Amino acid sequence: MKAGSSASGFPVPDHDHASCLTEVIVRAAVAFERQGLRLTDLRRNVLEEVAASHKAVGAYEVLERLASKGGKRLAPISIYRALDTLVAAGVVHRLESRNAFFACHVVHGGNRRQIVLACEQCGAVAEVSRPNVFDDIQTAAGAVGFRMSQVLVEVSGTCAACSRSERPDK
Amino acid sequence: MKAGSSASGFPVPDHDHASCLTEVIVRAAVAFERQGLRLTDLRRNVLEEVAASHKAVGAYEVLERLASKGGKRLAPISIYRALDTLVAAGVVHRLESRNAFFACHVVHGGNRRQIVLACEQCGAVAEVSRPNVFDDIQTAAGAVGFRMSQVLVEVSGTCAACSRSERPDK
DNA sequence: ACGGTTATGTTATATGTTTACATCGCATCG
DNA sequence: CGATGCGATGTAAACATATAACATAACCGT
Repeated sequence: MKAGSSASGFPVPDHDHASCLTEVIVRAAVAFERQGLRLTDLRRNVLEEVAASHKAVGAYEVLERLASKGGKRLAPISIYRALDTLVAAGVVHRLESRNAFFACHVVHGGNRRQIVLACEQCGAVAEVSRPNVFDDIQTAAGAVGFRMSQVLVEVSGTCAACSRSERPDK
Repeated sequence: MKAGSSASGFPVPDHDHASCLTEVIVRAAVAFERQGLRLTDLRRNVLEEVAASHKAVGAYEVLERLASKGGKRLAPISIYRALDTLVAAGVVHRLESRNAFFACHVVHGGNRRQIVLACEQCGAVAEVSRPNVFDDIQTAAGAVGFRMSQVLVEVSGTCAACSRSERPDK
């Protein structure tokens, strides 16, 4: 297993985020290329801010961080446009339950079928795969004649790391 | 089966909404009673607007509709407070993926474990039960040491009625 | 260099949500 | 009866999230 990866989807304690970030950018470059999109400076900057942590960040938070770095302050719409493109390219996802965005660290095929776990304590977000769940949802929808175009499975709770630090015993 | 009900969760074509609405109000009265809450005029008015259709409506839409009826325009916070209470009582749910609210037409126990289906065409929302899905999600979360507190399963797509009217053949 | 397409800038506004504090109605206690 | 307490609502303002409309600039193939 490479440094920075984790079977749980959450970063491991010693996790090498620099290489992790690099991987995200590379995957983005590939995805943009394949879809005939341009990975511009703005888009890369936004992606870097989103991927700076494994947490979900709001659009305005990205805005603030870029402003405090780049000096010039962008308009919200610029951030949203960049985010839209990143989401369309599949390298960033939106955490609907929090109106926030997080970088994708897994490779999915055409349609995304991942359970999203979001820690209420530390804000970390991870995606885990569980095809059955999506098959069952598909079946349940189909049973009432509903044609599914997009599914959202978001779980709020406490990640393993936060559970441990809450209760340092054991 | 009673008038107004449907196995699919979506209203049937001939669906008697008046009695459907009455049922919602009655369930609300019971739920409020049981929880020691007061079903005030404001709360009932808001509930009636939300339950006026089987669609998800935004807080401001409720505000507008009440304003065009009652004459006096309420402050947004009043709507939100009423909605909060209705959500807490379990008679209204929030559709996270659209920042909107919809009336509940099923009876759930303590914790809500329902798949929410939202039609992109007509805006109708339905809840369907599929306990396996939630058990599997729980398992998947547990497998990576994640303690789950809340799950969200929202499906976007096209409901049966809209599918039929799209393609009138067959 | 030209012309179409894509990306970004600029300004303004729509939509969604909350904070803080004042007031009111009502039940209960003394 | 008046005081007290509490839940509900009113009022004003701010904060947070998201998009519309239109102008300009960068890029790309020819």
